[in-house]
Amino acid sequence: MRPSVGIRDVARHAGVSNATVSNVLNRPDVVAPATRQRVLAVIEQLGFVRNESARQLRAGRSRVLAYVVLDAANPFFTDVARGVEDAAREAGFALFLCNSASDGGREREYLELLHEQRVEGILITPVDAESALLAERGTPVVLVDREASDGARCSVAVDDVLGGELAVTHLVENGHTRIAMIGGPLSIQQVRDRREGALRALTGAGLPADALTFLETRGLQVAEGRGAGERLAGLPASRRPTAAFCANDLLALGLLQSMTQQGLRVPDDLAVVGYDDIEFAAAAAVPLTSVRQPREELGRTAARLLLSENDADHEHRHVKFQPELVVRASTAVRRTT
Amino acid sequence: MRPSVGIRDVARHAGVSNATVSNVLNRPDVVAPATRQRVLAVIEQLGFVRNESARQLRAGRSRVLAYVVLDAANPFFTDVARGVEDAAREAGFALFLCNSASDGGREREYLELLHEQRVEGILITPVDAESALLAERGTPVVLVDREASDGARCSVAVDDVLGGELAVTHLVENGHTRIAMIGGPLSIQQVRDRREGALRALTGAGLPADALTFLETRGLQVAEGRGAGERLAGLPASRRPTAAFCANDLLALGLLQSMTQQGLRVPDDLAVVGYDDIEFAAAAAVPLTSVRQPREELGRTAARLLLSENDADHEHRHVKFQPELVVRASTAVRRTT
DNA sequence: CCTCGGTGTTGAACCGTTTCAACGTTGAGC
DNA sequence: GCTCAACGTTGAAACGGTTCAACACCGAGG
Repeated sequence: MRPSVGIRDVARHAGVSNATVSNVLNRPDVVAPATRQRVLAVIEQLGFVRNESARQLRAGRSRVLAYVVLDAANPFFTDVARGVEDAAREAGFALFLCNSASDGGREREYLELLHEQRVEGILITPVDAESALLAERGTPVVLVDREASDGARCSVAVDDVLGGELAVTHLVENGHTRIAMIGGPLSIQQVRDRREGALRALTGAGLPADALTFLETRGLQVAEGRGAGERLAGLPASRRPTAAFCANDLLALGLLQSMTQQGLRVPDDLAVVGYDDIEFAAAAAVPLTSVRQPREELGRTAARLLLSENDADHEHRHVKFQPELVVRASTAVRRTT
Repeated sequence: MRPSVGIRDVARHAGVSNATVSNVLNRPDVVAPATRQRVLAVIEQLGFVRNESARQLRAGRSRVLAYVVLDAANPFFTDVARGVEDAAREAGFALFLCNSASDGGREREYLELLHEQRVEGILITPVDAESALLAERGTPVVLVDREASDGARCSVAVDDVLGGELAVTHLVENGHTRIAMIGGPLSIQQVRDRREGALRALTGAGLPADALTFLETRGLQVAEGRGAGERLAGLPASRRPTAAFCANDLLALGLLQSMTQQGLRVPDDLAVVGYDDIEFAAAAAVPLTSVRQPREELGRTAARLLLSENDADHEHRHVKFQPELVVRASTAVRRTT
């Protein structure tokens, strides 16, 4: 079988021309039923598998979209990906997932490969701002969970400033005045935006900006959250923040774990707010208050935008969704005064 | 830019032949430095992007592997995928992730597409046994976390029977004699194997086989675990199992959640053992006892096996790893006698 | 009987690369 | 000065499909 069977072999065995075989594959209605059956039988018998490279080379179009995801291990992104895939399938496209794992180099390599593959379109949650500015290379690109700074492409995002504001406003209303924000690196737009929202909440409530201590992490994974937890627990209780706002749920879960390990109680010793409201947030040791984003809708919208990119009258749009606070036990009020 | 620039355009602008441009791209060392520089400059200037379809069509080889994953939302698989990707990158390959989402139809579509794309190799955790028997289509396939029934391809798996045995033996040693196993559908080989191990543990301990109640679920997601929890909680305490062995951690987490909601305590009212030991298991409401599998190594090994598939002396192998029990609070001993 | 429209089929060009035998040039060795 | 190997470059033939104008055939209508 290795000397792979091509369309010509099928044609010969079925006693028709290449063109007819191609028609059977692509426009079955145009070929006489009897011929069609015969060709299909031969295809089956010979185990013919169409060569997509050749097809795409000539036909010019591809049948796949790709989503270059920031961290495949973060359930937030797999939920977004599900939305993307739903919309893609609906339109007859397959989805390839690529994991940049927060690594700019990998991201570049994947983008390069995808451009070379001439996929129909690329969705990407970029590692940082610079990479988002990648030059136009002929394949449409839509930013997911990031806002495009220029008008050169579509983007679908959630209002992260508002999200940060919701989270910290909630903490302030619960009486906290020493709050830590945990997240990083600051090269990530979201982290900056959420911090900005946090600060806005403080000033809105008449608190000084230094009521917020920013603990920068090297990434947004569970392990980094644990690390931050150790740093917090190391502080004398008098100076320790009474609440923490984490830039995502993974950090919050890590933080939670390390709190328990160090013998500190949530929410009594430290109230915790996460971000994303992933499924595991509700199942955590202490169910997590979190800022919910419309994950699947984010993905669906992005995919639809991407697919509309070839319309004659396409205009680049920047969609922005609203986040929503989901309150759970991790921020239950401290004192019933 | 849409009238895409090809290798000929580059050649013309640089005053060389197509062949030389191709050489610059593929064998830079063979072309004179001056020429190389000039060509590279033109490539940059014209924004040329190599057409991978054409390249692959002619060259015959691809630079990508694909992993068709059973459930991208299950952290277990994303961890395996990380291992796959590490090994793939090491060998100079990119990895495309495809999510079958436990749907046989999707799985088939992806496989078809990947075969047509002529990727270098396919890794797959198949939906069920039948689909695992897919005919040889020219592209090497390795089964991940499944054992190949025939000798027609490589597979990398973990001893699920042993895993089930470890889990239930642990429960029996803790004094449980009414145990539920939660998992499904039974068309999934793993679920069957883990149940078999569970039964073996019982008989090994001299308990009757009906000490194990099997609760079949429709899938292995958190929501199914919650559902099973409601079924359990509905039973009168006298007949309710005192321990549950879940076919994976997602189910266990769902179960945990619903226990808390229904006012039952873990492990006092119900001890819980999960499977996979995903990162979230340790961060759960009650840290989860779980059966750990070497996730990343599973992926790495599978990828290496796949890449060795083209070696002249390749023989199909079936690698099997050993699982390991990780004990945590969810199975703390019930009574200190 | 001739014309005409419709239906099915086909030959050949084409997509954009890679590959390889063959070519011209150059410089070293004798 | 001649030979020869090494080097850099190139023309043209693939690769395996799709596409389209053109063709053969047939039955209906005038």
